Amino acid sequence: MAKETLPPLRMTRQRRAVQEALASTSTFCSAQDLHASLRTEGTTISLATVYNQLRQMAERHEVDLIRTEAGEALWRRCGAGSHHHHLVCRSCGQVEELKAPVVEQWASDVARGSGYSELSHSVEITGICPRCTHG
Amino acid sequence: MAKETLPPLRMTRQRRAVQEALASTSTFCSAQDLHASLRTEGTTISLATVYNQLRQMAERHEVDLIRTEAGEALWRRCGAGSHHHHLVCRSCGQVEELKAPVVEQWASDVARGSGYSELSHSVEITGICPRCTHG
DNA sequence: TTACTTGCAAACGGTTTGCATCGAG
DNA sequence: CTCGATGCAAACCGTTTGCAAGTAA
Repeated sequence: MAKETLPPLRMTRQRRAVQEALASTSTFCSAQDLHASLRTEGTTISLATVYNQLRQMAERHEVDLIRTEAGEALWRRCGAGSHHHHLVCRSCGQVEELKAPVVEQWASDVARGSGYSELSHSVEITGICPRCTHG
Repeated sequence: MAKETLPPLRMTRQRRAVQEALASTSTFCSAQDLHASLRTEGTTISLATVYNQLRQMAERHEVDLIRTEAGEALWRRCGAGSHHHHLVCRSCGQVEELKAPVVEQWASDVARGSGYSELSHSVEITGICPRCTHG
């Protein structure tokens, strides 16, 4: 398996700001939201740079990427290096990471039975979290 | 549960063409691809109309909608009215519908344990199909 | 005849890029 | 000093919309 070589990264003020913003929350947010909140808290950074950073971090698997129904990209720091899935609140964006050995087992059964190669799977559960339901 | 009332539809030449194109293939394709192949086979139809039809059909659950990694929407006729998931070839777009009672069970366990309401889930497996692997 | 549908082109919204400038190493 | 990173604005690209003309019912 060819391992892709990624170019070195320079630690800029902007890069650090994006990392800290992502580290400080556990919810998925869009590049635009992230940009807006960075500006609000006084960081000067361009939208293009936010996108650049997120793309780089995604390549390095430092962030998770999901897509809204509308096709918008949402990012979130990757909780663990390990494989997991998400339970996302459609109302507030709160996320819980899920371990699902049963699903992994099923996916690998499908892999074995299908003749497909290079399989990967994505599993997302969305709903309305208790707080939003009762709020 | 409020049931949405959908307006009546008129059967136009263009609508029939889209339906037939979708009926004739089992692979996911983009609105643009669909438009291109309709034009190629001589049907005069605008891209806007293709999008309109696909949106209406999606509202009526007559087509499945998935998103590529790039955020592009892909549609496919809905095999059964029943709930199912997909095994999609990343190379040729060929699709197999999967039944996964184990996964349904897991999802409903998560639902019960999480306190979330209105849960829905999506499960997609992607890979390279045997033909593309050996081709 | 009525009002839904079409088709064009323009608008839209998220994302990417070209390029001059900045700044980490 | 060098070369990657930044920021602006313009480009991109998939998708939606406004509106005049067409057409199913």
